[in-house]
Amino acid sequence: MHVNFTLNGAPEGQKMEGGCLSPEAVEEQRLADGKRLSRDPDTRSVSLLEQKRKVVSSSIDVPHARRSEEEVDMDKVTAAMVLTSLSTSPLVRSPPVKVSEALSGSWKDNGSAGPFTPSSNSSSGGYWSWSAPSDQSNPSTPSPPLSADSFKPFRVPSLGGVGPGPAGPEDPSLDEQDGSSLLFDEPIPRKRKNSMKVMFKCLWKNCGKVLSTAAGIQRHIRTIHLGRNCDSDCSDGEEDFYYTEIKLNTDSVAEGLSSLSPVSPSVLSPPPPPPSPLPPLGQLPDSHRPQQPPDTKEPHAGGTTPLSRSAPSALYLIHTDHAYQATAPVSIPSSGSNLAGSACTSFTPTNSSSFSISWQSPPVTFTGNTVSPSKSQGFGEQRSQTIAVLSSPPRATTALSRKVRGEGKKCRKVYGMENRDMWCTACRWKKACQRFTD
DNA sequence: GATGCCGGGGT
DNA sequence: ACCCCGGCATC
Repeated sequence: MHVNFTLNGAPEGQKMEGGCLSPEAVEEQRLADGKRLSRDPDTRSVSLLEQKRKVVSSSIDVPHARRSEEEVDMDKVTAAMVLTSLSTSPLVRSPPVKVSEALSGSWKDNGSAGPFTPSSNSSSGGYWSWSAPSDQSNPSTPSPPLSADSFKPFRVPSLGGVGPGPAGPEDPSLDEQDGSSLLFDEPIPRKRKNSMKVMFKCLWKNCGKVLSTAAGIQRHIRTIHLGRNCDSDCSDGEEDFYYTEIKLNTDSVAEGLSSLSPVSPSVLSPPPPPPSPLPPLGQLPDSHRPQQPPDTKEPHAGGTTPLSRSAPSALYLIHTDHAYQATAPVSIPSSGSNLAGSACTSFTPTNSSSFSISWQSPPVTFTGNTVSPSKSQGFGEQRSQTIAVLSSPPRATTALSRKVRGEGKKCRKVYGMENRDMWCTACRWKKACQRFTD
């Protein structure tokens, strides 16, 4: 989408707007240079290169400006997750959940408590309200993911010069990889791009402010809540305790909203039940709470009505993605032709979209079938255990749908091995015999 | 072990 | 699309 946009070369100014990034000085300088650029052929080609680079890195989710150490750490984590999940659908943005955990616990558990908590709970309350209440014009006021993506590349050319500039420390390979592919105009079929965004939510009582940068939120807290006017250098770090990080996958969010929204209520109702409105654990090591103990719930309570409901959906979607890949192919046919499987009985109630089916089915069929996988055992697929488990129920379907050995004689029996050339082709190919069908 | 056939790889 | 084969389930 915006790839084209950038490629078509929108006026420089626009792009600058999109990226409200840090090096404002550089920005200004560039603006000033802009006039020259438009005339000078050399610099022009340079700008072309830049544009390409923009496109390149915009296809990858790169956490933007980082200003604090924590943020850097977060970036690392994010990058790691992105890397690990790159091989599959980029949608996959599974939080740091260990496979074993995913296996042992039920889905619900994973969704509601345990390793998931940091991102799912705390965030759910607020991060949809990032367009919400307070807005002192902040330089780092939440900007749509697009711009976040698009402005990042800017740093590269401006900071590192033209060449294969030093990409972000955490994702050099990615950037380069994409860069080359794009520069060479290789039509590598990339999967959907990643777009993970890290936001920072103010946990202060009655304030759900969400900003896109740690610095921003820190400043917000410092000035608004702590009543300090001094710069960040005189801060004692107390602000850290009043905000939490929120990771959100804009892609899955978008999808979750668009494709799932009609069904989402039903889909979501099962998982959310974690009745205890868990307070945001945040990333803070000891989970310091703001000093308004009884009101801890308030911050998210603010945004916890309809929107926050959908927030988990994104997260679940994230976590499910593998499951989606594994189950979807099965669940779709199940609603179509191959209803032979008995396992499908659990599906019957839902005639709706295949997505909801694939999502809901696991918890249902799951418990019973996983243990008796006469089939899933045999299938011994080498996918991750999670997938194996998740997909086992559907596999049972395939197992049942597998042709029971035919009663009648087959080519092999009839003609024997020595007359193999007389077999039907299917038999020759070890496929289901076409000549002597049952 | 023989047989039937699915899933998948190679061309 | 054709061809082949590994491997599993069943006989």
